[in-house]
Amino acid sequence: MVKRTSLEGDGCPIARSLDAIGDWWSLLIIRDAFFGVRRFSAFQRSLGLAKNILTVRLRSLVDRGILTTEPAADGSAYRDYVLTAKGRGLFPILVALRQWSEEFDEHPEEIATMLVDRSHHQPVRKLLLCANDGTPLRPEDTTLVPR
Amino acid sequence: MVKRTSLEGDGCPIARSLDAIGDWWSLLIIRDAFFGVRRFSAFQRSLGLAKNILTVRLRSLVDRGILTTEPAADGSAYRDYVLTAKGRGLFPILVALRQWSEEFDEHPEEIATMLVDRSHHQPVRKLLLCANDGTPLRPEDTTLVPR
DNA sequence: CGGACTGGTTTTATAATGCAACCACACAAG
DNA sequence: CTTGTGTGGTTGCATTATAAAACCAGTCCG
Repeated sequence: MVKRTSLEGDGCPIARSLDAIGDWWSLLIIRDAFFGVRRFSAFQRSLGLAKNILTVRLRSLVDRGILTTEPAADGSAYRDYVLTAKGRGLFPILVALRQWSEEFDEHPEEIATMLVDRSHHQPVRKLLLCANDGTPLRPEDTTLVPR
Repeated sequence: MVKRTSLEGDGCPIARSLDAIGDWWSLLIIRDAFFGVRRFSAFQRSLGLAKNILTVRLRSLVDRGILTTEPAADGSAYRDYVLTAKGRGLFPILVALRQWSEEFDEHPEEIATMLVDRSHHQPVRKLLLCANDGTPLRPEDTTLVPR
């Protein structure tokens, strides 16, 4: 079998996440879903990916419980793709990707948008890793232990 | 040209991040690098990926300034791959992926490890998105604005 | 009813990935 | 110095994933 190796059985939770959303398009679909995109054709227009690929990706995300389909909000006979609770749980990952780009991108002037809090229109804070007692942690201050 | 579409020119910082690290292996390589893996053969053993793929991925990560090579720590004539500051900046993304899996995975009992703070051996806190004034924010409490 | 839109499927072409074989250099033992 | 093993790749080939375009049935809009 010479197939893209699946990470499903791996004990590492990072690998398990990537197995679900680690492909080229899934996180962009989810990003658009957070932005309010719900319809097949809207995803396709926004992302510019081939329709067959979008079909496969949406099906995979639905199968994994990240998206779900529901009757279209506009009353038509079509269906909408909307985020489940599990899908909405991906928000910190999107924020972390955004903040990394904002901090380290070679061409930050090309970044077009900023994430702000809706009520004050102020930029959000950087995600901060903290210990149980609230003190900030650097990567070196952490370690992995068996569960 | 029928080639995997690049996200490089996109104005969305999420797309820009994914362009750098959004492939099947890069984040796993980086995860191992945080865990202390430094040598080509060690990455290959740990990840079980083909050597030609590893060659390409490491080169890409070095080109993008996420890894760098330096003389081997053990004094041999070989070279080590180590994270740059930009690479270490990816830690929140790894943590977010880990926490998503911990919270939503279908089979949490298969998750083998826990991230703890080194001094107290207590699990780290969940990454929390906050407004500028420190109040926690849900996804719906945020919005995107032009820069 | 006619035409456009929606949400796909199918077909075909190219690129990415995986595997195995190969290879030059480093290094250690004898 | 010679033989054997480990390192860090490269090359060739097979298979899979992705992309573009054509096609199609059902839906909605006037």
